[in-house]
Amino acid sequence: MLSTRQIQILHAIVDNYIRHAEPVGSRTISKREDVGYSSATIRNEMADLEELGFLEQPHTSAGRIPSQKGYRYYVDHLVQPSQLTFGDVTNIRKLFADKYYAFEQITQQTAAILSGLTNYTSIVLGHEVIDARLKHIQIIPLTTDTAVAIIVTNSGKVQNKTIHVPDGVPINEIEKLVNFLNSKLVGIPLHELRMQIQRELSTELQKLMENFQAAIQILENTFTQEDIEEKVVLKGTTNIMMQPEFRDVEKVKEILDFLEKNEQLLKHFSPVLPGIQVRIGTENRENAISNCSIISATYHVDGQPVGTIGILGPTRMEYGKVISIVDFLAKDLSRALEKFYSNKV
Amino acid sequence: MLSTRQIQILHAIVDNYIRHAEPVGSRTISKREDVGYSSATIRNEMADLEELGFLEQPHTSAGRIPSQKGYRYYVDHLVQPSQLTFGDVTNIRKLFADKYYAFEQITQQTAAILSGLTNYTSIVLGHEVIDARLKHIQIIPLTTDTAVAIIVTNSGKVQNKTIHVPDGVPINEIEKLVNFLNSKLVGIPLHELRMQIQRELSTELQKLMENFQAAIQILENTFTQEDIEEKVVLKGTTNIMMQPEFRDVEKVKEILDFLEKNEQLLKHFSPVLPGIQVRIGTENRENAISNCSIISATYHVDGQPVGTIGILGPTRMEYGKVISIVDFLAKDLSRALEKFYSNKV
DNA sequence: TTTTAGCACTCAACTTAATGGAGTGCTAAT
DNA sequence: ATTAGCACTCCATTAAGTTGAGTGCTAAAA
Repeated sequence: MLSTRQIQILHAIVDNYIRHAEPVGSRTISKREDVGYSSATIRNEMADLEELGFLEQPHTSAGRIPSQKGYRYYVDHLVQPSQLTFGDVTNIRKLFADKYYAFEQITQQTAAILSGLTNYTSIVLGHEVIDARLKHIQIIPLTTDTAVAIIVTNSGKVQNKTIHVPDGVPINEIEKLVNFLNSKLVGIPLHELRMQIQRELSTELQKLMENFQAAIQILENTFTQEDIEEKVVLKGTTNIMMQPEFRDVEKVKEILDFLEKNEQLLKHFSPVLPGIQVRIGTENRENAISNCSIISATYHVDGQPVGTIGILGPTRMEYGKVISIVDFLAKDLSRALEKFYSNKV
Repeated sequence: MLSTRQIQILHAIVDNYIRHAEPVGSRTISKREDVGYSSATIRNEMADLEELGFLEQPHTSAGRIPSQKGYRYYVDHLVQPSQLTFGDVTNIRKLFADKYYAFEQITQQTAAILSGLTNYTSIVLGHEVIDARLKHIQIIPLTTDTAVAIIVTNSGKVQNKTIHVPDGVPINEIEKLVNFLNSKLVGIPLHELRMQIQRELSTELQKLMENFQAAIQILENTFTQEDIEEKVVLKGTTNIMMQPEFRDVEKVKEILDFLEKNEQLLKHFSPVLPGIQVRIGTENRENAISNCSIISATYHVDGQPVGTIGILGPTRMEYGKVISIVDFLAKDLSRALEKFYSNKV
């Protein structure tokens, strides 16, 4: 479709704009060593590229900037992942060397180093629960009508919730319930817990317990979906303000507000696709970040995707650098978790 | 010290500046119904007030704005807490009506309504552990060398940590340890746990267990102070951007960066003083928020302060309104928690 | 002695005009 | 097919002028 020369020029323009954040003129391109054409020739090609939708002009007498389509072409065909520096690699390796972190510390640290290396906003979504299985369940009475339910998974995650105990359920009934649950439910994937309880256990439970209805209600309250939902870790949210195109408080506020209600973020990452994902501008289907790009990758344990790490930055992002960092970090994080969860020393 | 008229004028200037965010001129004051003096008289008084340090002048031909000292005088002597609207009160009451929230939900909700009502940034510091006592402790082995330690307090808070089990400690030793701990430590205030273990239990433990040294190490790891530290909830962090004096991205970034590393916040609230605290500008001893004020109050359970709620906004803050909201909310939150934790229905 | 009218002065903010320069599109020559 | 050349456009910057809100000071009035 595009001629070799057009590709070369598009490449040069995008690179230059990413670097300097200013519209690129024909003379700038012409002066580059690797381009042997006069500015007039470049101008003609630029006009064509604009007509094809790869470039835009802020105003008539300005240079060109890449359009969203231009960035997309750049990401799909032109960008080459940059080599991480030796320093970066050792920093990351050092981070994952210690195997005694709690899981939450790992996500925090990962987010921190991710935003530190890129100077953009980092996003780390914790464990998807796809493969987490029940290790232990415990219900601890607090008062006559409240209790804490605690669920421990095989990956060491602990979730807890304060629940209401209906009137007239004595403590020994609760103990019975817990013992029963532990004997029957250990090893079940978390997301099947609720169904399992409803489908298979209710008849058995009914035999076992006197006030069956109340017990079921406790369980229902305990395993509502929202509690199984994962945490979002953000670091470097203010980094976007260092970008010249975000000198405007209004634009920044929109983005930060979007990040603050982070349930929204989850849905943007919900289709867990393999490999590096790059979503540019309006591809994010979210007005607040229509001038931003998101680069993300999933991390794995046992070949199963268990979470996502990603970067939010301006569409004028250093794609090459960020892609390699996200890729590298996702893989190293997977390796670290693999070790973290393995039974071996 | 100040004459009645000076006080009246200072009051008028601060009120006006808080409302309109613009330097206040002598004519503006003179035109107010409740002031019967000409602009020239006001001017003379304003010059005196400036000399005394209560007012400042951005430049020679501008009106006056309150200095930090001016705000301090205003807060100490002039401001009158404004009445909450009926709507605000019902909103708050509705929020606390439901008694089955988990504690973390309550803090989240409180922060949300606090920033919603004020349009500033809200800060809610969770439970201080002063009066939290151990209700239950549990150590659940995950693999051969890791386990999850779970601590439940009498207030229903659950803390957990993945810990490393030293080589050669068999499972039944751990079970022994847990049983022993539960029998000995329940009812101890959390912040004394560590000391208690070191001081009184070690001899008994030694008798009980074979590899005593390893067990102690597990406990040491489990009860490090940082894990007992409290969570910080922030809402409406971007609200500061709606203030005209914070149109500048640089200033905003400084503040948000300060908020992002929220360990710092804790230390600003550490002296738990009774009543409403107002810290203006540099009184916060923190460069990043030297143009901000913090209004805070502690909330209580059983007369014990257990946490803090507060508001961060510009020094040009609606003190009257915010003080009443913070005060009201702290008291209502205390009441709600009292109910939440009480044994009665 | 206190208050105020009056006036000269200051200074930021806004308006307008002029200038420079980076960049374009088009055409004609190579 | 390429490029030199030129007229044109439009933003950015600077300079100068204008406005107006507000001050400080002084002298007159209360």
